Amino acid sequence: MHAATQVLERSPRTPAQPAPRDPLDLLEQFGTTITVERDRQIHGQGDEAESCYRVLRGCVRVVSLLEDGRRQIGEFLLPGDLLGFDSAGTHDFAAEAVTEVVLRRYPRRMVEALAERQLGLSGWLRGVAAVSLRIAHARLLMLGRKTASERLAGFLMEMSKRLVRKGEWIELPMSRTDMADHLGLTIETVCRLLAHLRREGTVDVGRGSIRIMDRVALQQMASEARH
Amino acid sequence: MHAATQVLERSPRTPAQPAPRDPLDLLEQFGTTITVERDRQIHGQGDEAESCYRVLRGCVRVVSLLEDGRRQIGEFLLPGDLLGFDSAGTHDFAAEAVTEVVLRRYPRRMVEALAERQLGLSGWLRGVAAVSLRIAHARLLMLGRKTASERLAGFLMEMSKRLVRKGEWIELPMSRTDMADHLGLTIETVCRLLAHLRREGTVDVGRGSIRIMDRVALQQMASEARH
DNA sequence: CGAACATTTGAGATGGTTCAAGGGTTGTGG
DNA sequence: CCACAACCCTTGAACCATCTCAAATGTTCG
Repeated sequence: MHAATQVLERSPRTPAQPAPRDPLDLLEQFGTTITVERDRQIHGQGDEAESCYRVLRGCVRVVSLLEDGRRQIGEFLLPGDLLGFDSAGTHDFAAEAVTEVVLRRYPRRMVEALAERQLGLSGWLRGVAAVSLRIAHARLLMLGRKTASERLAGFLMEMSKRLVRKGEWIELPMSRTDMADHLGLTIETVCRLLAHLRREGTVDVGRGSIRIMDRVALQQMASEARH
Repeated sequence: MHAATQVLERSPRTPAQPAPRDPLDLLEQFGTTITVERDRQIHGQGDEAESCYRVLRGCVRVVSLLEDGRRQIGEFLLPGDLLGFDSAGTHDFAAEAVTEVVLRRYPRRMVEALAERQLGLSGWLRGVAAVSLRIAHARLLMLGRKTASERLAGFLMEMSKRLVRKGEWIELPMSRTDMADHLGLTIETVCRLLAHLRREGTVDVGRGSIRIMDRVALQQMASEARH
């Protein structure tokens, strides 16, 4: 039994499943492309699930809210990521555009209808859900048991893998507040930790972007056995 | 857009899905019944997913581990709950028996094979995964944004719904350590909060079981808008 | 009975929050 | 093009919810 590795593979590649993207191609003819402005809602918490989406450009945040305004961002979705394919009848969280976002939208009715006929699609959808679940469990471990610096370091490592880089600089699309609400911290803590990382020479922090200077140190910080 | 409700429905009832239990009956002929002793492992983290299970009796914990021993219990499974139906090729967490457990085991190979033929089963499996995902998101909100007393109160409310009650007493099958590792707290904090609830007259705490004296107060504590 | 282990309680330490203030950046209207 | 407002980000200082360390009590079981 080895310990939890932070390998958050997004592409649903289950041994039993057929070629990953084929099923989406099936749906493609029913898709429409839409653009959502920055900070606009894509769907609300509790909304009837009428559409599924694939992110083409930009960044989406998946948000749960408490009555008093406390907020948890379960996921950031980036180009290639899927939204709503794994939900039941209603969305149990909201989805909002972090940046201006371009989405491919598929009617849920159509997804369901096709899934009931096409052998491959239903299995592929299961794979999608399984991947989401795996990621969610990694987040549970982070929120339940990791320290603030482990969370931030892990987040930066993850983003450096998922985001397209412009040279060495990684453009983080989300605000400090978003990062904090994703990591279960306050904005001040995120700022201070970033400042600390910069002083240590581990990362370089610029306007809305960072550059990882010492990947080894950052990786170590992300999974340190009690600092 | 209403705020997150803590409705953690377990039974996978998606509008589009057929009768809930039919698909499992299909599998029933391939199932075997096994017993796992208290604290024995059902499967390890990273293990090849060879079987799926349904809990018949007892309580199972789903565990993620960090190298240094920090532990997160993602879920407690009770009779009727399913395990492993929503995983990909490998389990990304371990499953262990909290009490002596009786399980119905289904070979994964068979589940996959049937899912590729039977229309209903695959959709049902998607529903199972969707429910797990909904629950996981509620947990993310809890771990990321709720206070210790909100977590404990919410946990007790949940258990009072899920566990079969003997009169007014609810028999909690798990240890304080397990509760702590589920709620992202320390065992001492859990103890102190329970003691506090007892002093307040909100719950009665007995040997391995509790009795909710003031359900309204507990519910309020579970979802309080800043104490 | 005694050992091992789980739970409870206390006292002190601290990681992260809260409150507060200052600096930067962006957009807008004059 | 400047001035101003709004907003984000950063930093400081004090606070406190929860953790850590420690010890007492209770429970289980050979």
